[in-house]
Amino acid sequence: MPEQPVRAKLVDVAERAGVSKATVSKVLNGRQDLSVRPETRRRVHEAAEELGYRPHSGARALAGASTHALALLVPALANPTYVTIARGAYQRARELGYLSLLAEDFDGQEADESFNDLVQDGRVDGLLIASARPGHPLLDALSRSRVPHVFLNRSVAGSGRNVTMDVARSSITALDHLHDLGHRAVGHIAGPPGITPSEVRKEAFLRHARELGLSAAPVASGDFTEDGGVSAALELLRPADGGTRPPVTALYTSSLAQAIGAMAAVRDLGLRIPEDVSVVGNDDLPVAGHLSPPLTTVAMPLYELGTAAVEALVAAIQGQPMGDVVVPTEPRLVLRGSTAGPGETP
Amino acid sequence: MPEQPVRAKLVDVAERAGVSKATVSKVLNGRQDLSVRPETRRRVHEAAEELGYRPHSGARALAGASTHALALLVPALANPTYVTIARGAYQRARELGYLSLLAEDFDGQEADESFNDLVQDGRVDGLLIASARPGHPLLDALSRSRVPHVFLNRSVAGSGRNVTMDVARSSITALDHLHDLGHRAVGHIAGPPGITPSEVRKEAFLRHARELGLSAAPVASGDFTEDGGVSAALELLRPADGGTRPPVTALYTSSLAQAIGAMAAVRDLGLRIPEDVSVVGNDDLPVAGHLSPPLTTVAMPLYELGTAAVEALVAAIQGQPMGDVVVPTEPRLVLRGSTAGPGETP
DNA sequence: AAGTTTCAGTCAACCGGTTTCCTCAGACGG
DNA sequence: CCGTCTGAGGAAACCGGTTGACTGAAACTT
Repeated sequence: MPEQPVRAKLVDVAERAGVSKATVSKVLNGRQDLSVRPETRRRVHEAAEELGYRPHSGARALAGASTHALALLVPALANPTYVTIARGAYQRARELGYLSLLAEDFDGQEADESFNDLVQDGRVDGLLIASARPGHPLLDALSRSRVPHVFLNRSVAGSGRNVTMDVARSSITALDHLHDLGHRAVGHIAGPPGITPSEVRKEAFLRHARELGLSAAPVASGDFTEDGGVSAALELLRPADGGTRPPVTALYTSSLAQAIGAMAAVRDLGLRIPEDVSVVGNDDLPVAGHLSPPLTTVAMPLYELGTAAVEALVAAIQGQPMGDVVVPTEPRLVLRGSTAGPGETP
Repeated sequence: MPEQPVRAKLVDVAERAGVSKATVSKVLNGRQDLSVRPETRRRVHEAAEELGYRPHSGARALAGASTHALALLVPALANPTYVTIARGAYQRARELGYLSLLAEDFDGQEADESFNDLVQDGRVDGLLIASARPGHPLLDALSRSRVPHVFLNRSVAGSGRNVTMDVARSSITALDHLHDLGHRAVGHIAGPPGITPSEVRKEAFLRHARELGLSAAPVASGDFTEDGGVSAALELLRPADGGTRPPVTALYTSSLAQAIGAMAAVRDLGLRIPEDVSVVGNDDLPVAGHLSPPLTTVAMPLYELGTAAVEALVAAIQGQPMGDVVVPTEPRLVLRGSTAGPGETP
């Protein structure tokens, strides 16, 4: 006898607990504008539990309350960085009673679509946006509507809704490591211009290179991809006129994918890692440990970035004033085989 | 004067078109059980267009109609394979008027949570499940509820709802390639037992190895991860008692990550790729081209898998009978530097 | 003892669509 | 000329919650 598992409705719970719909709703939502006896409260929770009651999200949304859902917009799912962020966001959202949805925003092309599908159709209460570039079409749509949102990883100047990590510190950590090993000429592979973490890393790199008195600190930009790493690395490693050895002994990249590309480029030039060129990447993900040689990285607190962003967004949804947030966890150096002193065997 | 962009409602459209809510609803949903003059139909569409009308998803869902949303459950977002599938699913869903959401299902742990959040709360009309293992808790929940769903990439025997690729063919393609190069002893790194594509690839590998008359065709299993590839590779490459050379001259792996791990293991043993050991992986994703050496792969039609699964699911939601589906696109060999004849320099 | 608070919850109107059953006008048939 | 049928569209119930206004009883004041 396959029981038809009819969804329990609010009225069913009410009936079972011997109270009215209104009471059940208020009790379950923990509203404090209602006074109930502890005994009644208990009965309600019990009834809901026994019936396996779950409110219908559509009905809730319709009744003017919230959908209890958020959406995280990322520029590229294939980038595992965002996967880690998404996990953090999902978990924290759950703990706060929200569902975090994930949407890929193919560089603006689909931003409007996603925005419409999610926000306009009333499926989510707020957005976590990791894909905002200056001039991104989404920014318009956002300012036009009044949807709560935060920017993460990218920051939008003056928005007062940026959730970021201490990206500058990651450059300092990486550079200190290379300097300690004896490197005096280090190249930086930056991300595309206009993207906050990319710019900040570059500035911090240049500033700290001056502070350390490096003899050379050239920078080349490339996409946050393997290919971007390849071309930037080739640019940085090209010997000066008449020279035969590359002008730097180490490379520090803004993303993990760039580091992978850079390593490939180094090898293509017939150079060895780390004997001829050391490489340090950003973002510590499993693949870093399986490269050849294993890649030294700066581990960024990606998971925490996700959780912090959700906390900020939920606070905003609940009407609290927003401000920029910086994740307190510091970047941490993960030492592997891709770095050694110049000319040294590891 | 910042205009408050009040969401246009059904009744607004009705008013503007000079008809009733009911008519608008029927016209916009393209119901054929209603007869309207072309002229009226035009006016309705025009009014909706001008007001930028978008139905409130919650209200629709509540009124008994569909939510026009699907969810894709994947076991590991970090695996870029699923990203490609997800893109295919998203695009096709959009074309069919649906929104495809993405949820990670950490190997069953969160399956119930996701299921509840998405299905029980009435947020989606159906599920695309790429994470079903035998005994997966989700399978229970599915059979208890009556939610339309399809399985993709994994198949559940006898469900009649499996959407798959020609996985057996991928083994044949890879093996033919290695055989053509002159390899007579090839090892296969399979995925975990119990997972369909893993089993099918293994069976096809063994069968075709017999057909080709290979002298050795050992198999080792490992997770679909880099680590899984490492340990399986070490197992396959261990020289026989008293021997000094590995017993195989080529490795064929069930996933891309395994191939990356296998390559690392080969190098750790002091062997060269492809001179000493050739490696072929499955699933052609950008990273494959940036490994050292670039990895020869069998490109599986992942995007098409996503689109086909959505088509099947939407058909099911609309009440059409379901059946297993195999994506017609054949696996395709992508030749790169990780394969050569045994002992040959590429 | 009568009036005023406070407590503990209830009533009923909404939210924005969908759907079923009607109605009304004109065409058609006899 | 009257009844019926058909095409075109409308009225209202309903989906399952939420919410602010309201009520009845008990407790507290003066």
